[in-house]
Amino acid sequence: MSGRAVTISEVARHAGVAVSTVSYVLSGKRTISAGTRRRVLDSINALGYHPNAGARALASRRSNVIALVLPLRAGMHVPVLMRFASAVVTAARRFDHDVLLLTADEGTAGIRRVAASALVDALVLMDVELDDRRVPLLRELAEPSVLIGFPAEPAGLTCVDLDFAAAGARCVEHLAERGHDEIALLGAPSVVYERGTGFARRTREGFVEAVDAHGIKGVALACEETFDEVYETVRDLLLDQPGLSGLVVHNEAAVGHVLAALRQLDRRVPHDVAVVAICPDDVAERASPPLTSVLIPAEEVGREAVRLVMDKLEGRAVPESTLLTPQLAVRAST
Amino acid sequence: MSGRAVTISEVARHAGVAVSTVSYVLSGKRTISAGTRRRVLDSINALGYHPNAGARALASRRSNVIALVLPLRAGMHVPVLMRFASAVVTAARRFDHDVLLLTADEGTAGIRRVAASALVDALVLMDVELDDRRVPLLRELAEPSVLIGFPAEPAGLTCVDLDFAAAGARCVEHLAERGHDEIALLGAPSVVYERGTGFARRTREGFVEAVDAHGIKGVALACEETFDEVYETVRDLLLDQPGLSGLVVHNEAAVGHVLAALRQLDRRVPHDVAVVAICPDDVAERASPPLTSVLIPAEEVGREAVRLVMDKLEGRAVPESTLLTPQLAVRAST
DNA sequence: GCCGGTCGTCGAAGCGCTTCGACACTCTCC
DNA sequence: GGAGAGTGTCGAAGCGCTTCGACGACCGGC
Repeated sequence: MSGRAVTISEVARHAGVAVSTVSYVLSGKRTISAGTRRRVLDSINALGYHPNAGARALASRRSNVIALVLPLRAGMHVPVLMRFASAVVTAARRFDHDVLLLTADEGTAGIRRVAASALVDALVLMDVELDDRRVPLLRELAEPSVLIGFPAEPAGLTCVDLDFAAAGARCVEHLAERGHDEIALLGAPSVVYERGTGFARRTREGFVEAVDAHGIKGVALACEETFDEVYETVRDLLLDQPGLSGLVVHNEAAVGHVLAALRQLDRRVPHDVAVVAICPDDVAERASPPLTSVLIPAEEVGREAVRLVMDKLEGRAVPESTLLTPQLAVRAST
Repeated sequence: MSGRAVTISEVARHAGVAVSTVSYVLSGKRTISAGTRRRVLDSINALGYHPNAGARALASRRSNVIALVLPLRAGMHVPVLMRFASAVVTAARRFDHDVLLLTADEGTAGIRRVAASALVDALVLMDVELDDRRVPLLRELAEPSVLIGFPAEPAGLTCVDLDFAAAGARCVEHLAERGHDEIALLGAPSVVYERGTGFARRTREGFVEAVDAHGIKGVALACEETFDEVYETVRDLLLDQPGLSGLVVHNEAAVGHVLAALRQLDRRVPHDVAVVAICPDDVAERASPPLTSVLIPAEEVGREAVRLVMDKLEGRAVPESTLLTPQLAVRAST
């Protein structure tokens, strides 16, 4: 493995064929006889040949690398991001692509740089905000891109995400079915609503519409993430609405605190208050009691994003919007 | 930005110089007169030139990309990993390098592939285990690498991590100073100790040694991560040792549950039981009460790993082992 | 028995960059 | 004023791969 790497011409010499023949065996872009193919593949194995990525990129104008751009704000749901990232890498490998990781602190310059230098063939952006400054840049780029999340003006882009409105509605529906007619949504911290993060707003809209549709009472509140603030919010809520019997929590960092607060306020889950969460499965399972939840399908979203970006690379048409249907897992909290 | 990209020869023509001159302006490897340099830089700006990454990698035998390899096991400390990753990317950019993200599910094949194809110049591995199957491969690779974490046999490698033994000891010292003489460590889930994860063991060793050194009583326990299991562990612990007045928690997922359990058992923090955590700062600050903690310096570790790998790339000698000194932040829980 | 058409392979021309050796200058310093 | 030592710039040779056009060899059809 040390010393100079094996090149395609060494493989060609070893197999007794032309360099181009080796290339065609590898790419399959021209027919090669079975015997020749065998000999070439044997030589490749014998010599331990790996095509040089730079040379390949230069000649074929394809780097076989896609960029994965981290969100602008660190604040959010970090474990979920990691699962997105991991899912994107795994999915990309299935298309024989690697993944270059870009952070937001380089701003749009990083995106411009990797695109202009042909370091990447395409881009996937995580956790897009409603008013995302990276979006205008994507529109002028020649390289295809896919967004995870929805900006305010998604026309002409390709976006994929969990259908958070449906998720909010699904939670309401579940509580309504269980007979609860006075419920509340504890959502993201208020700063998240203010800066216009799509998924937080969409969950709230889905919640509000579903509450109306079912003719039940429901309020939507922001929810901070320290225990003390969560405790106060929950206490005040129960004080104001003694009849409240159902809670939807869409805040991964606060969900444990909500349960602790209820415990401390002597409300039993699900007997006094039923709780549905929108959060990753492991958080829901680790809680006490385990929570009925709509899971965040990070793997599926990542996979879908890669599939879409590969379709675009191949010149195939793709839908502008892909919304994944939420799945509710019923556990002990409702 | 669409259409064919600007090449170095177009820049050369525009500036009225040779291609090689443009290259030398960019690399600084030969002296160029101020006037020529100005003209070339102006042309670069005017045309919006970005060097083609593939061509550059091919000619210079440097891709200016490093690989960041995710841990074998998911599950663990995910938010911390994300901060490592982000820190590594940011640090790498300062050395004009990009970061390729590799997951473990490709196994060692992924590492071999990106190294052999010259896609990356060097590797950084996150969260290395005591018996890590990637380590033998690194030894035979020509490309330099740095590990975050320590395998069982680190000789000949370059490893960097927080000094977890010192962190464990620091927590003990802090509690001893506060007059506590009967304390306990709640560590990682037992499966983590069993599979030989270095940082969990090292914290425990530091704890045990410091307890002996200070002549106080201290037990080290594994700690699972569901609320109910944590609750039982804490309850039994307090039952067995009525004199226990200090707790060190080295388990990010369980730390919230520990506090909730203490609350439920009517033990006040810090009045009845003092708590020190080893966890990221945001978790410590979000708890109630905010926790005295040794923070996991993800940014610093990531930065250091990149610095080391760049030193190795430049052929400079580096220490085999780099241990970062833990910092204790005193908050309301002790 | 000759023509047109596949099929399988080859050689060569780039892809856009770095780097080496060469060369024309301009300064010293005797 | 000429040798010697820098400077600053150029041209050309690759780096290892893909891809295009060409070309024998072989086929079937008349």
